Amino acid sequence: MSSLAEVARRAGVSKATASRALSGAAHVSPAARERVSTAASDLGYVVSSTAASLVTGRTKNVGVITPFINRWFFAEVLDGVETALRQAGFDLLLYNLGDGSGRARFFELLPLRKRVDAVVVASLVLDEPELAALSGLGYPVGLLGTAHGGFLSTRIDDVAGARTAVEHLLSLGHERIGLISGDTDDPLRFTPPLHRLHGYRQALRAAGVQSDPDLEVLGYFTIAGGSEACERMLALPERPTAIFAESDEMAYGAIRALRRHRLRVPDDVALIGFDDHVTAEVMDLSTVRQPVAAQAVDIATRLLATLAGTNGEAGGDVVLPTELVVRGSTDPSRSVY
Amino acid sequence: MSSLAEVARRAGVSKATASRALSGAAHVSPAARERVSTAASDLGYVVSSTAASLVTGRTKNVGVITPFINRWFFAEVLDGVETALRQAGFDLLLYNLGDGSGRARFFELLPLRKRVDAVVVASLVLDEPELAALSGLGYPVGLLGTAHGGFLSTRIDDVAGARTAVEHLLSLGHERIGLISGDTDDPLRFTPPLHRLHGYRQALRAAGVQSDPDLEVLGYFTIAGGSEACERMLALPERPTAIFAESDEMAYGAIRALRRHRLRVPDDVALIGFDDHVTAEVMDLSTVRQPVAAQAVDIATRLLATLAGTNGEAGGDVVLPTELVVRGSTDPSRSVY
DNA sequence: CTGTTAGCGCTTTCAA
DNA sequence: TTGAAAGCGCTAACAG
Repeated sequence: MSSLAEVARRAGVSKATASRALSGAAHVSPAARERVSTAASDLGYVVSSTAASLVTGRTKNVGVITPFINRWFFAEVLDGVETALRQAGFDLLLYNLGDGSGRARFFELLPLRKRVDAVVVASLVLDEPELAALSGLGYPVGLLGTAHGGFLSTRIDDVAGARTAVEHLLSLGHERIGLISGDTDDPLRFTPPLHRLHGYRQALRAAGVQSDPDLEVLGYFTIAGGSEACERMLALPERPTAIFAESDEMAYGAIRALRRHRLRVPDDVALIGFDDHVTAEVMDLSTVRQPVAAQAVDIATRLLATLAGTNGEAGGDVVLPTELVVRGSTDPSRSVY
Repeated sequence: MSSLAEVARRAGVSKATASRALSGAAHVSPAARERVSTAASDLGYVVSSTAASLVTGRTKNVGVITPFINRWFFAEVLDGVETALRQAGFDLLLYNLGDGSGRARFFELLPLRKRVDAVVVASLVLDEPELAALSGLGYPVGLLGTAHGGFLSTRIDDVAGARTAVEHLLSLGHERIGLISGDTDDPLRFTPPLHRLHGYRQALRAAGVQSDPDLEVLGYFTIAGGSEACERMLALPERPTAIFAESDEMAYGAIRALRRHRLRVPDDVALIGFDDHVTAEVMDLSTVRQPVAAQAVDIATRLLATLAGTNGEAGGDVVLPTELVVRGSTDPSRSVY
C-alpha cells in the first residue's frame, strides 16, 4: 500500500502539495494537480483515513444506534441513513443494542467514543442519563422518531396518525373499537406506544364514544403479541367490531387470530394497522403510512449539514406527514380479493 | 478528551507502561497496573482507536457488503454479523451497493481500503474482476450464501432445498408444478436463482415428470414480481396445480394473484416458498427454512478466528442445513385457519 | 503556488 | 519491570 510520500516523490512535489492536490484544496497549480493525480492513480494510492483522522480529529464516520436491525422499520431506517451518508462520503458504523443488557453496556462503555463525528439514534426513547451520556460525547446527535429539546430530530406525528386510523373506523360506523397496543409502562421503549394510545383515546373522546379499558390490549409490537391480544379481545363478552393495531405486524397477528375464529375481515371485524409495512398491501391491510426512509434521509442529511456548518439554523425538529391507506381490511368494496 | 499521556502522568508511570497496562500486556507490575487503571477511569480515558490503528495497522473494523439492507434476508444477516463482531470487540462498517451503478462505484473506488481488517460479502455473486479487487485488498474475505475457491464461506445447499420443496409437492400428487424464479441471466445476481432452478428441474426429472418451459416464470424475487409471474401462469391453457416460488416474498405475490382469481390455496393451487420469512407463519405458507442468522454468525466468527490466527485450518466452506416446513398452503389439514 | 516543519496519540522496539 | 525514543501517514500552519 503506497503512501502520500511515494505519490509526492513520483509527482516531483512535496507531501504538502500532494496532499492539497488530492484533497482538492485551492492554491495548487493545474500542472502540479495533474501530475499528482496521475501519480496517485498509477500507484493505486488511497489516503489513510486513519492517519488523516489523527491529525484532523474528524473520522468521516457516523454512528447509528438501533434497538433492533432485523425488523422492517429499522432496516428501512438503516437503508435511508446509509444512502445519505454514502453520498456525502461518510461511513456508517452500526451499533445494535439488541437487548437491555446490551443497551446498558453500550451507554456505559460508549464504544463509539473517538470513532465517529456524529450519531443517529433510531427510534429509541432515551432516559436522562443516556441523553446526558450522548451529549457528553460532544458530537452532534440526531434523533429519529422522537424529539428532545436541544437535539436535532425527525419524526412523524404518532398521535395524529393514530387519530386518523380510529377516525376512519368511526366514519365506517364502528363504535366498539379495540386497540392492540405497545407497552407504555416500560420507560425505555419507543414513544409510538404512548402516542398512538393517546391518538386512539382522543379520537374516541372527540366522537363521544365511551372508551373501554377491556378493549385496550397489549400486543408488544410483534406478530405473536398481536395474535394473543386479539384472542383476548375475542374472548370478551362483547367483542369489538373493529380493531386498531398500533403496528402492521400486530395487525398480522390479529388477522391470524380472526381467521382461526372463522371471523371475516372486514365483515365481522374491521382492522387497521400502522406503518404500511412492505407486506401490508399483499395482506390487504388498511393502515396509516409513515415515510420511514424519508425520515432517515432527512435526519442524516441535516446532521451532515450541521457537521459541515451549513445547517443555517434550519429548525431542529422536523415532522413528516402520515397518510391513511384504505384497503380491503376496512372497506370490502376495495378488497383486492 | 484525555490522552494516554495524561493517564500516565496521573499514574506516575511512562506512556509505555500505561499503554501496556491498559492493553493487558504482560510485564507490568500489579501495582502499576492498578494505578494506571484507576487513573484511566478517573479521567474517563478511552484509547484513540485512530492513533492505535495508525501504529498497529489494524482497525478493529470489519466491512460488510450487501446488495440491499431493507429486505428481510439482509437485515437478518446484518443482525447476525453485528452480534458476532460486537462480541469480539469489532465494529461493523456498512457498505450497501444499492444498485448496479453503486456496485460499479464500490468496486472501482473500494472505499473500505485501509478502513477495515476483514470483509464479509453477503449473498453477492461476484464476477472475476470483483473477486480480484477484493482479493487484492489483502484482507481476509468471508462469503455468505455462495462459495468460491480460496475464500472462507458459509451457505446453504440451495439445490437440495429447492429439490425438497418440489419433492414435497410431488409427494402430494402434483405433477403440473409451476416455478416462480429469479433472474438467472443476470450474472451479477445471487446464486439462489440458478441453484433453486436446478433443484426444481432435478426433482421433476427424478420423478419422471416432463418439465414445461411455460411453467418456469420470472418473478424477480419481489412480491410484485411473484404476483405477475403467477398471473402469467394462470393465463396458460392448462394452469399448474401447484407452484414453487423461489422465495417467500414471491409466494406472497402469488397468494395475492390466486386470491384475485378466487382460487383457493391449497385446494385449487398448492403453494410453497423458500426462506421461512418472518411472516410466512402468519401467511400459513409452507416453505423451506434456511438459518439466516446462523450463517451470518458462522461466517463472522470464522473470519474473526482467521484474523486472530486461531482458525486452525478450519474448513473453508461450511454448508448449513435447510428444513421443510409444511403449513396450510400445501396441506389443508394443517391449515391454521 | 510550494516546501518545511511540527505534531495528532499511540505502540513498540531497545536499553536500562 | 520500566522508560526513552522512534515513528505510523497525514494535515496545517508558517515561511518563502
